[in-house]
Amino acid sequence: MQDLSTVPPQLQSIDKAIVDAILSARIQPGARLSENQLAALFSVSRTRVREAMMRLEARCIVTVSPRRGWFVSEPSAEEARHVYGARRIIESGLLRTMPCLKAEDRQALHRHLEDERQAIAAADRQRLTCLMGDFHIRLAEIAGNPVLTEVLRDLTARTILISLMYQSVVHALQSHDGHCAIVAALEANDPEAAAALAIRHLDEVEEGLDLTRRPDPLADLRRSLQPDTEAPSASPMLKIINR
Amino acid sequence: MQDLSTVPPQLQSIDKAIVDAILSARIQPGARLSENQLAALFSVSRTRVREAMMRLEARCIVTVSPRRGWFVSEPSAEEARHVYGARRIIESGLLRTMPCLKAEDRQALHRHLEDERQAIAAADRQRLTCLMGDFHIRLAEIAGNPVLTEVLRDLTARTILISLMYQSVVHALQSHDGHCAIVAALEANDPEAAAALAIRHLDEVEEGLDLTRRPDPLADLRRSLQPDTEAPSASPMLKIINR
DNA sequence: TGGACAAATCTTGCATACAAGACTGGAAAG
DNA sequence: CTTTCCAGTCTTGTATGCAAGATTTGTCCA
Repeated sequence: MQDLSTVPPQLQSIDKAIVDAILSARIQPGARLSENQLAALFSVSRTRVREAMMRLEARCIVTVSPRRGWFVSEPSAEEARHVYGARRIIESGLLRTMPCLKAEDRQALHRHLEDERQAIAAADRQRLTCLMGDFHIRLAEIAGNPVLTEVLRDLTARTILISLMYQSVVHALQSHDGHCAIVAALEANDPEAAAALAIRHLDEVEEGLDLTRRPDPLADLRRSLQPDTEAPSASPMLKIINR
Repeated sequence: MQDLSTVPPQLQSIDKAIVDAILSARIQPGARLSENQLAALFSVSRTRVREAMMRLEARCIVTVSPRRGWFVSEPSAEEARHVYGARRIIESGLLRTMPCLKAEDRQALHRHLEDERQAIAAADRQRLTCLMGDFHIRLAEIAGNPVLTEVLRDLTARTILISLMYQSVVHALQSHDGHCAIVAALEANDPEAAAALAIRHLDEVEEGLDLTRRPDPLADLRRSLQPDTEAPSASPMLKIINR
């Protein structure tokens, strides 16, 4: 099991902890989610863990292999395409019908873009992953439709899993530029352009995937055995900022 | 508890049985879903019933009132607006990007429209409700994105609950005409028109709602005490076919 | 007659126990 | 040395038991 131990105390719901761990890429697709370990970690019985798993399963975030265990979903290449297709439709539709940006929304978006810049500068990979997904959720929130926001939240989680599976390097600057362009279009009060930019942005991200890549069943082991080039003090983010 | 006893034997999963009951309007919003009764009905323990409830709760189809019980969701007026808003975005987006209709798809759609006509003629209300929702799910299936299909399936279930709460009469013919128009536009290979028609269709349905209506807490009792004007041999469908 | 209180009964919340399939490791046989 | 098999151990699947809050109903008192 991966790094779930950094979650706040057991006040957090189990669902949220797991989704958060995915949204910030602290947990990999295919990671095992042992009922016993989660139960111990949250100081509850397996019953509640299972209930959380059932909810997450309904959201396509975890899957169960009968009598073998629960695992963080590993979206197939086909599923990946469908997720991006769904996001294109939903996000472009949201932006197209987006009302005029309120002052506070504009402020919040700018603050978010600034956060992205800082995370890129600080080479804080987890935070960056989190922010990159959160941007789209924020847009949905501003659009003011909680139903679609909820849908997008799940799709974002799945997107992150997809990225982790099929994307060798994160083109953070490219994504950041895309976000900036969308915000600019919104501020120019041109929702049609914003929608088009969102589609292009998602296209770019999808094109950055290598959907022919077979998932590596040894990935876990490989990671564990490698001397930690992932140390935070090193400069692994050079790759990430690479565009 | 309402009419869930007509479900096929316990081979059916509990989730599916409940969703089916909603999709065909055999069960009302706000209906109580007793764990014990469901457990007895499906000859399983409460554990499995609870797991099904957890999954359905994640899909916003049932809600739990702590230590009071599980109930079929009663979407608020605000939620209703958001659901229709979400459907407008998703369905119009789907139609706009819909590929050219294959022969078998065209055939299937025509068969569906014919089914609608028959259900209207036979005044089969349950079947009609089912078909009306199913039309949109079929479109999504033809569009070929299972992710969005799944989302729409849940939204359709919620739409039916909304209709049952806020719609006094079902304008079946109007809806049927809308469906026909959408199919015609698709056959004319005009996805843009199909998308526009879908938006208008959903607008019409939403406008047919009375979102100011307060839910009647005595509805159940009222229904039970009234001498059955709802008898199948009577002609209640005259109201339904009313446009 | 009306209202307040309390016991009885219902509901879910949660933990636990046990069953059964899947995996692992080692021993035995070829 | 390789392969096969089997026991041990781990996993989830499911049922059950008990606790605690919510509701109902009956009773008593004013």
